[in-house]
This record gives sequence, structure tokens and C-alpha cells, in this order.
Amino acid sequence: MKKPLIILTGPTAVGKTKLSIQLAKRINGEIISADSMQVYKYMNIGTAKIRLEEMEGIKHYLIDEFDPKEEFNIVKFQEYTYKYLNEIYAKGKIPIIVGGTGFYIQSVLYGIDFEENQADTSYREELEILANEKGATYLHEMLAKVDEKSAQDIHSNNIKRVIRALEYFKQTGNKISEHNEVQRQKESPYNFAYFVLNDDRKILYERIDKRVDDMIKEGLLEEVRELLDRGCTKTMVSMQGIGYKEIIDYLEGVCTLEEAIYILKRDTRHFAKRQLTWFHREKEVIWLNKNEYQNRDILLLDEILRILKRKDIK
RNA sequence: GGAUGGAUUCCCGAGUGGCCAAAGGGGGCAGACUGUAAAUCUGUUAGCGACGCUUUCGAAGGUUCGAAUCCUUCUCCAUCCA
Repeated sequence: MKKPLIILTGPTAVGKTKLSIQLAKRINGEIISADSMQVYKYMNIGTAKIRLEEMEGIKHYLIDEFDPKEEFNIVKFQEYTYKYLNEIYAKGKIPIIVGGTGFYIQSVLYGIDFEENQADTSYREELEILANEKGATYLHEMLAKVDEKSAQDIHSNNIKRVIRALEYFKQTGNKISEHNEVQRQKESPYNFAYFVLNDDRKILYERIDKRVDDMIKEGLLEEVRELLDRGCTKTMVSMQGIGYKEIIDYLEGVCTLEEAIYILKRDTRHFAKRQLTWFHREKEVIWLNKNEYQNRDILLLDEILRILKRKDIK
């Protein structure tokens, strides 16, 4: 018997958080955040993190669980999420994964195997240096020698992915292209409902612009300063989050505040588009367009509950 | 009133007789993604009945086989002189 799992996602600023609380209350659920930045402590304003009082007593996992100086990644996400899912099932509750990091969601939903070979990242660093010295094409050619399929699929400019493919080969002796092919065939072990909340592009972009303005008013600059004071540096994964890297640039005098805000808004819009592209190609997704529900959460919620019932999730 | 510089495709900006529907960047749109994913990377961007045709480089005329590029007048903008 497959276990029930609800996913509520969508592009940034679309209104996931608010809806998720209402849903959790209705079905006696608990929420696991699938957000690569809200996992970090002290990063509140820039990640638009839910506040304690907004949770209305609903238990949340993977929010404020890591220090910004630590590196969080998909493997950790998967590991923690499996643990929390079991806890939630043990209580007889229904888990709701809420957040905009599509890759994270996929990794749990389909149980993607990352073949934990973590230990040393020395080869990766070696390759990074090589890329710097000899250029992207050189690395890409290296890849072509061991895994032609991957070399074809991965653009030579995409150094990060070329490196990962090389690293994978080095660590496992197998081709990542073959591994990916196998992962792609996987069926989800869950009885799931994958909701993607969306809105008209124009409205979404307006919301994003406004939210950035609000972040600035709420003290984003101060938040970033404090993170820097804590010893965070811009090479850390956490500080590469949108809203952090731009403000750091301003604080370091790379650009004016006005420019930083412009870039921040633009990057957030680009990000939202990338999220949408991801969800478009994800299988078995249920799109919920806000404008089809007169922008009313009650109507959206009714629809969600109807679908859950049909899928025998609730 | 005079002098000079400028007006380029959604924006910025290159182009100074043919190879220009016009470099480059930005934005927009679309896409990829399987250990950094709020990351990283790619494509596309005048219109159309589309291996060709039509309209574009402030406006109107002109020179030329041929103009965004040269000439004339006009409009607007900037700086300087009055």
C-alpha cells in the first residue's frame, strides 16, 4: 500500500505558504519544507520564510535547521525528508511537502539514487582548477572520452555539470548518463498529489517586484549585514541565495542600492521562470491557476480536497 | 538668434555606400537540469503564405545600379555662445 504524500509547490511569491497552512489544518497534515534556502537559520527576510505565528501550530520541518555556514544540498534534503516522513506517518498524519525547489521534490518523490560517494571532493576541486586553467572545452573533451552520451547532452559551457559527470565516472566507474537513464524510469513509491500553484505571468512578476520592495523595508540590508558579521562569506552556498548575493554586492560597493534592487527583482523573476520550466516537464502534475479560482483560497482549497479525495489520499 | 553634437530594431548601444533585418549587452520568450538547483547552462527575439518576399535605422525629399551610412529641408534632444 503506497503511502500518501501531498506536494504543494509553484514559483516563488505565488502564495504557497498561506495556502499550505490552510490545507494542513484541514487534513491534519504536517509540512516539510522543500526550499533550499529556508533551511538556513538567520535567513528570514530574504527567503520570505514563514514566521512562527503564521504556522498556526502546524509543525514544520526543514526550516531553520542548518547554519548558513554549513552546506545544505539535495542529498541531505533527501535523507532528512525520509526521516521526517516516517515520523509523520508514525503519527498517523499526512505529510505535505511545500516549497519551490523542484529538484528536491523530485529526489524524494521518485527516490532518486545519488550513490553516496561523498567523502572526498578533492577530484572535484582538481577539475575546477583544470577548468580555470585549460578552459571549459578541455574538460568537456575529457568527458567525451569516458562518457560520450553525457558529453553530448551536457553543453560544454556548463562546467558544473561536466565536472559532476567526470566525478561520477571517477568515483563509480560508471557513466552518469546510464545512471540517469535508470533513475528516470523510476516510479514513485507514494500515492501522491503534486500541485503546482500558478498565476498569470504578469501578476506573478508584479508580486515579485513588490515583495522585493517589502523585503528592503523589512530590513533585508540589516539581515545581510548580520550574516556577514557572523562570518558568512559570499562563496558559501547559503549566500548564493537570491537576495543575499545582490545585497552583498551593494554592501561591498560593487553596485548602488538601486542597482542591487533592480538585479534582485530581475533575478527573482528569472528564477520563477526556471521553476515553471521545471514543473512543466515534471510528470503527473496538477496545475492550479489562481485566476481560475477567482484568486480565492477557499475555492482553491475545495478543489485540492476534491482531488485528494479522488486519489484516496484523504 | 547662432555654433556644435546627437536621434538606430522593446531598452542601452555599435555600425559611416553593397557582405545589414543591422555587432554587443540588457530585457522578454522558450528550454536543459538526476550531489552546489534561489545554483549552473542553452536557444530565440521585425513581419509573413518563410531556401523567398514585405516593412525597419527621427520626418520628407534627393544623389546612386545600391543608403542606417552621402546631400537638402524640417522636427525634437543635449551642450556651448548670445
